[in-house]
Amino acid sequence: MASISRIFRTFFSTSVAKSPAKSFSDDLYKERNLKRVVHKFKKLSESHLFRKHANVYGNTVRRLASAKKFNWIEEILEDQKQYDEISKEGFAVRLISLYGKSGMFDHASKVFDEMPDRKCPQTVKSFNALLGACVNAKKFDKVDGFFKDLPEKLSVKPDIVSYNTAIKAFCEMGSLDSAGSVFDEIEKNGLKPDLITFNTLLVGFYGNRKFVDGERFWEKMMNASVSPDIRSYNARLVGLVAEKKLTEAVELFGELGSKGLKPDEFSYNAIIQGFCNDGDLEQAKDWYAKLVQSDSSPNKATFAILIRFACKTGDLDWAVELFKQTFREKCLLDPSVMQLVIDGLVKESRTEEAKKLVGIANSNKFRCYNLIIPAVEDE
DNA sequence: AAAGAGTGAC
Repeated sequence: MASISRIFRTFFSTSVAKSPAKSFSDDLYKERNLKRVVHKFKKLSESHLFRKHANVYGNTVRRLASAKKFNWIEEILEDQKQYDEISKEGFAVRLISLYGKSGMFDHASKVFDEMPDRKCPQTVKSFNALLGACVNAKKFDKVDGFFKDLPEKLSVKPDIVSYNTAIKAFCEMGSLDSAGSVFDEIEKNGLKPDLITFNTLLVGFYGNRKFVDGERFWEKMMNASVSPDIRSYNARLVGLVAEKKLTEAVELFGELGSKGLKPDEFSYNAIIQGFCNDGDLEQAKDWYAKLVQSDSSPNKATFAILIRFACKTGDLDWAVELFKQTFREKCLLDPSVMQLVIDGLVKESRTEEAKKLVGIANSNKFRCYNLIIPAVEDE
């Protein structure tokens, strides 16, 4: 009797205690019905062990957000406010951040505003979480005001994360000069720009046809002894390609290895984009083949660029190949890009092939493409 | 337990 209960206890405690995160999440992730996910999440939240698993929160909220079930996100996150942890800054930060990523800025802002009522300290972490929520929820114009008013009001000193977030907001707004001014404020306030500071600025400038400014910040990065990583180089590749300096871009790509960096799919995409801009089908195909053989895999941007280009140049056989490949790679594209292939086939009277592709696209369970066979026009 | 940098359009 005693031994049986001991065996039972041992079995039970090891199976549960070994990986509580996994057992919690298994149950939740296997559930297909989102309404029941919400119910289970709230039930699980009663356990303080569950409430420690930030990643389960993130995954569940992301799932609900992609299904546009914002009322259910509200339901599970507001439900969290009944627990003691809401008085800990880390927990409030988590809610602010989750609301921000879901695009629910007002909810994020409310959690922040309620913190003092809950005797919850507001440090630079929650200040940054609020700024981050502005960026993620695309309320870029609010960042400037918060940055000017809140530090004094809360007596917090912005740190490098605060500055980086403000820079990101200005870049997203297209206010690149303001982003540059924020950069100048960093050193004036006794802080040092870091890799993220520079990468944010490089993407902002190089990516928005401001090549000269991009180069200016590249120099500043060197002078600050911040070593560029693959993201920095990718931003520069994009800049070179936009400047139609494709030869230089290819050259730079070739130098990556000697700098101890490995090109990733973003590096390849930059070069592929360059050759597509040039209308060079052979090179575009060649670089796609190189990407496939590399340690990286084509992503949705690769396919979007190449399918458009293949349809435009009339290489429908390749377009069909790429179309099929998106499913093997589980890449979900904008339906309008997929439709280009169908339209192209129909125009060439390859209707049977078009129907087959529509069948493939509309029967996959990851995304409803709703592609259609267009009526044939007489011209 | 806790904040920050990744894409696409002639």
